[in-house]
Amino acid sequence: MEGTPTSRAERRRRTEERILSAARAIFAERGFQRTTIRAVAAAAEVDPALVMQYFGSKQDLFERAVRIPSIPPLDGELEPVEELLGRIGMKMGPLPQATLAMMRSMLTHPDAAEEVRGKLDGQVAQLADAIGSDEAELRAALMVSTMLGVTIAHQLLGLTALRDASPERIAEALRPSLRALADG
Amino acid sequence: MEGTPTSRAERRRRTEERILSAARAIFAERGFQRTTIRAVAAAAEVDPALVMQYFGSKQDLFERAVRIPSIPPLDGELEPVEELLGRIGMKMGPLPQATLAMMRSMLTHPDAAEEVRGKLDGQVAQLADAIGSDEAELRAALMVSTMLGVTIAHQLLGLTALRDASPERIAEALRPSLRALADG
DNA sequence: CATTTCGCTCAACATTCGTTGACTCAACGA
DNA sequence: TCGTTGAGTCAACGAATGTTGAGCGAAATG
Repeated sequence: MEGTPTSRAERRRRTEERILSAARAIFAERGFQRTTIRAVAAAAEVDPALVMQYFGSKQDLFERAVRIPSIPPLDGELEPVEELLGRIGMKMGPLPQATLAMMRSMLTHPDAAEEVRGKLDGQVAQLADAIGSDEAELRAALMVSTMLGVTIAHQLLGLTALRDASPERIAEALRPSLRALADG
Repeated sequence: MEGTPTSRAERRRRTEERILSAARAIFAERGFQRTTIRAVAAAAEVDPALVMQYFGSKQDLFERAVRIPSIPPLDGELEPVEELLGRIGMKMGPLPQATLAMMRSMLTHPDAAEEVRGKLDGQVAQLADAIGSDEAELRAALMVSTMLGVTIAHQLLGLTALRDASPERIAEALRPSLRALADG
């Protein structure tokens, strides 16, 4: 019907997205080291060489694939605690694959570690600025660390007590704790 | 002086310990995948083949090296919250290498993940039993997750806000948060 | 239609790594 | 002293992996 179903630019775009999607999924599931170009290629139904041709190297593929849709800054309309709690899943669905891939790799891939540390440091700065009482930076860091720990335990490790808890219940139970940190 | 400084049993014991020590250090620094038998052998000043001869396989070496000096059960003499806080560094020094190695690997090595999940589930059960009010298990899981997150952010990621904070300050700032979770 | 462009595949290379088997040499027991 | 044991080394294999270059065939271009 509409134009050639397979123009060159279109094919290229689609294959590239197929590779990126497959890469995100596998990076998220296995982390950087254990993800092989061959596995990504197979999942994308493509030759391994093509992945290299498109992205240059495994490292570059990783960077392109897990480029996190940068954490939106606190918009200040909500209270910081609620803003944070919202992020545990009340408003947004499950974490994007890119984020999971990044988290999965952050303990064993130096670049991922650096990236995550930077992102978290940014969040800490914002939060500290928002709550701004005594020892704000330390307490903000603990709030962020708490979110990190809960997310890891819930999404990556699958603690049995958290596995079947709904994000809402988790957020609810977590609220007093975060508030205690925010208020001081 | 005392016997031959190099009896057979003695030499064996020492070399084995030297390998295990090197393995712990490198596993803790790089995680399971990125740790090579060759690197461990080099650090222990030994031939790679000897490592295999002693421990059979990389996986076996890992299991032997990171066998955590099993987390002591809550002894019930202290309040659970204080007990947990104590573990962040007030009483004990820095975490043992074995624990760090386990944590470093838990997101990318299925066996390590399984092990850690088991250990944490155990802690959750104990804590839930100790605090035992409404939704105890969920809240206990969140307490454990918080400790996990803070430890990761502090020891493995090195969040700048936490890097130079003393364990005492961290524990102090964290107390109200954990208490909020424990009391409900 | 002829020619060029380029998405894509095939086969291979170089390296790294876990693992193995033959061998060396000092400690040990008779 | 002599044969045995066992700690430790050396060289190599086999598999996996990131990466590369030549080539094929269809789409674009004139």
